[in-house]
Amino acid sequence: MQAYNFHTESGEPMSEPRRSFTREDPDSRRAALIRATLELIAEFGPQAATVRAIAAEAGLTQGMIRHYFSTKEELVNAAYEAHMQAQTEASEASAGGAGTARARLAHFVAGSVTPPVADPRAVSLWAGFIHMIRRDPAMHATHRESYLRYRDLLQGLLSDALAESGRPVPEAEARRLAIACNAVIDGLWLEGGALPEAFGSSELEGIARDSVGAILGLSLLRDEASQ
Amino acid sequence: MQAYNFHTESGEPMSEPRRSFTREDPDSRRAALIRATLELIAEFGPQAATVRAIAAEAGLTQGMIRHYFSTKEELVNAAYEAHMQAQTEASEASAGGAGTARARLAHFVAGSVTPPVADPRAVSLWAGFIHMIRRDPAMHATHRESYLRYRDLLQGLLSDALAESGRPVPEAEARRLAIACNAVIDGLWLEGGALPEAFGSSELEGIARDSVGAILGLSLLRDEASQ
DNA sequence: CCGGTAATTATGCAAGCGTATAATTTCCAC
DNA sequence: GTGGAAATTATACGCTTGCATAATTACCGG
Repeated sequence: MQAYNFHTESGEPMSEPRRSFTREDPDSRRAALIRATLELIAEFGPQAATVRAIAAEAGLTQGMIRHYFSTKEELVNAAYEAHMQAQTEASEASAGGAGTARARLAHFVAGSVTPPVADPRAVSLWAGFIHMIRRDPAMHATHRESYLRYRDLLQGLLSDALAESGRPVPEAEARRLAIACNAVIDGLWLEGGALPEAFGSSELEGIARDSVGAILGLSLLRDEASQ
Repeated sequence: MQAYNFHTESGEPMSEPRRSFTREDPDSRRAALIRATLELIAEFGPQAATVRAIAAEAGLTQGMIRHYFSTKEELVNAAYEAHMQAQTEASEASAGGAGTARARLAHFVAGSVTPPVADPRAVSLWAGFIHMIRRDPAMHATHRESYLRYRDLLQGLLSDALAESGRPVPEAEARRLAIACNAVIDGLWLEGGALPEAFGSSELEGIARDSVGAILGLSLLRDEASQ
């Protein structure tokens, strides 16, 4: 390291100009720090997300972390919140297409077990936050809210799809089905992320479609999923 | 801390006897260190598993880690291997009962989504190892082997259960079904561990039974699972 | 164009980290 | 009993960590 510590040939330290900088708006600085934090946690784990590493990854100096966040923990919390919000928005966009409820469900399921949602980085990132989620009440609440929102989305989709095919289900049953379908999706997401080389490229997508279909008693067709 | 640093009333350090000890056999010492390592990673994450914390949790001094393992990393690897081996043995014991294949399958599935297999500690422990699994080839190999062994066990059980009910399936199809059932189980394991308060006490067990049943086209009865 | 203010960089600090080594204690062979 | 080897404790070292503060630079309003 020490990319900015120049020395003379004799080894003596040489006075060296400070790195130049430009002032940027606070939001983009915060975003850069959050992005760097998520990148490091996903790729190398929470241990690697030190203030110095985060600053380097963001192309800044470590003082910026304390300038924009009162503590490193606060930055990590902000990063978690930003990540969960992005995920939720992506899910809702993925569920919001046109077509029959069955087609929207198929599309939603397929999107949840293929990149970029399902990939080793995403699983690693999730795992990196688990311990903090268990201990920090605020992070636990964010996690809970995000999970339930995703599951409710799924429950709405499958309720509509079942009603559409003439087999409406009461809400309690829809809840159970949503938990089950969510489990299939999460399980495939997990396995694809933790052991990607063990599966063919679109194998998990097909298995997800068939399994959710079997649980619901619907057939989710391939071409419906990919539209 | 400093439980063994006595001082006089005036605050001066007082020469103090070393803590007494007994010599124990190397295996039990190694086991104690491994147990302490797993406990800390599960409960507080890898960051909390420092040599000092591990030694304290094991009731030893930190020199023992270097005495029984050449490095802390080696201890962590040994702990991971020991954990995975224990899990594999538990799975195989759970699958090895008597009765029809369908009953054994039901029992196996139920055991995988209820404590002690499914609980927040287990999920945390798994999450704590993920990043090392991704980067350390030896740990990756252990993970892969353990996962495939579990899945093969499940595949054997469901193959037998299907054959038993007059609907044998080719191996390629059995593999797909095993991946799917494994996903349901893992997903419920994950959700139950990450958000335990969101589910009723035996709710996940029932959902697992019904979902695996739906995927396989078998009905797995409650009393079959609990025998 | 220039002075002031806030953003940014650079440096310092105490605490904790993993590892190395010295000092002490246990316990078995004889 | 009593050495003596090995297990165990205690301490020290260099490095990294998160956080604090001092020094510098960019940019805006006049």
